[in-house]
Amino acid sequence: MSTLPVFERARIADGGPAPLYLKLKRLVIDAIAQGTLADRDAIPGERDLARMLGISRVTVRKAFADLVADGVLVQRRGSGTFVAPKTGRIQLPLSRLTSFTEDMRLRGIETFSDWLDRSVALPTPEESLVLALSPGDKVIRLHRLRRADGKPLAIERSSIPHRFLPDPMAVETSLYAALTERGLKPVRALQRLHAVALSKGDADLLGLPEGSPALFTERVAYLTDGRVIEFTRSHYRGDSYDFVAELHLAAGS
Amino acid sequence: MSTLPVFERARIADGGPAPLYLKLKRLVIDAIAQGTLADRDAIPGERDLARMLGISRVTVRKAFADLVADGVLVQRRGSGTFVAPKTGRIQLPLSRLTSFTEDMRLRGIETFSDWLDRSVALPTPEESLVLALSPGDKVIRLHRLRRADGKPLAIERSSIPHRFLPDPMAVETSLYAALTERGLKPVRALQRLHAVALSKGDADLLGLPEGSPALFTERVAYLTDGRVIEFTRSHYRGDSYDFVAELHLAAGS
DNA sequence: CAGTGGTCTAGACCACCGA
DNA sequence: CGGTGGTCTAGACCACTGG
Repeated sequence: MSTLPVFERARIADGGPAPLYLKLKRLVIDAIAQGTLADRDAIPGERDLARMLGISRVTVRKAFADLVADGVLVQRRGSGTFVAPKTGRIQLPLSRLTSFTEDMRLRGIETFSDWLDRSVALPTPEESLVLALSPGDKVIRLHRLRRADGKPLAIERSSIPHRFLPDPMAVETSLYAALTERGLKPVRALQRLHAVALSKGDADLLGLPEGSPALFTERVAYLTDGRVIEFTRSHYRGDSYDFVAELHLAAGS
Repeated sequence: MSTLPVFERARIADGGPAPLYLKLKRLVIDAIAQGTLADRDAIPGERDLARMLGISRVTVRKAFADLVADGVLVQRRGSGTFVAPKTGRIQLPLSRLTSFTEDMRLRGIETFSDWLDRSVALPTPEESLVLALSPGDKVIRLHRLRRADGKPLAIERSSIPHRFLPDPMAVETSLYAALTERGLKPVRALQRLHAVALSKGDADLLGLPEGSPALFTERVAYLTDGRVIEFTRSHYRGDSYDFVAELHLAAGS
């Protein structure tokens, strides 16, 4: 077994207080991102790694279990642990769902936004709950009508805790760009989606008859520390928008 | 702490050779399916449970970790472990490739199928294209009405190359089970979904008015060697289904 | 405050794989 | 055969939640 500077004791001992298995996960992900570890590369055995890093094997296994669940590593009993081969497309962390902007840009379609609301407001009970607001906290509302080729495609209603983004007018086109400038990058999100019939008001905005089918999505985005940064509800025209997802076989069960 | 016959030592000691944490998972899932455990019910503490079952706390935690990942349980630090509340809609994971039947069972929902079509047929041009069929190849059609609690939930139309599954009658309840028996396990799939208004025929099958909103999905599943094994189009009732996705943002961008 | 889940340790035995 | 991952144990300390 070689020294493998990637997995030196120091790389995990310092760096502030954080669970060891999370530090190890980050170590592996960064090494892959930087090319130090390539596709199908072998990772040292769990016992070796534990010894090298000065932690217990159980902790190594916990980190590896997460990384396998995320599709970053693959494990073969009796053989070893390896960097998962890429399936053709970029998929650094994993399971990505294409977003409005990305998807449209991919198709070479230029998109525009009309602001329906861009204000500071008192939160609704739902916003308070989802954004984990304290009493008295305010929210920023960013409601937009998304258009492409002059045709309305979607209504997007985002709420952000006021303390994260004091001025709603700071958001010009991309909410995520505005957040990133402030060092508030969402790293994880949960999205729920289902089909609904459009209300009269939303149907008018999208230029459709009342009751037309639409894809309704609710997304909650989180920062690295687990705080909720964004709550967005969107209505996509059923006839104009496709969501695409890549599914992987569940590893554990 | 009460005795809770659900979690008696005997329930996990016998029952053949299998990992203890898998036995415990099954125990919890079955209890929810049978109504012994209901929504939001508290599960005994990890230490209590370990003592009651005569296993270690780490093993209990491993089982619980899986169940939390599957959305069956929720855990709150300092508070306890609880049966995940049902959200009114059935939640389907968008990033994991799962069997409908198994996924519903995991949530304690018993499902039934009415066959609409189960035959060998000549492929449509679309089927030929998607399944990469050679001229003369036939397909198996498996069209089903999915029901739960007597209520129609979804229409599912699967096409499988005839050479993979000679006899359509071999599929009793789970298509994936039938495929797996033949060593044909899908490992990856691409799924497209959008909102549609139901046609008269489909609306009738689902017991809804014509034009009701539904989630339409098209899924193409692949074997490890990249061959297409399955092409499935489904219509899910808009009022009964949530698709849930966990999104990760690329580290670089 | 007592009880909870979250993390971590240092062992152990097993089934499997490849040389 | 030795090395691998897969499972399991019996402890321990921490941060958090609730009454």
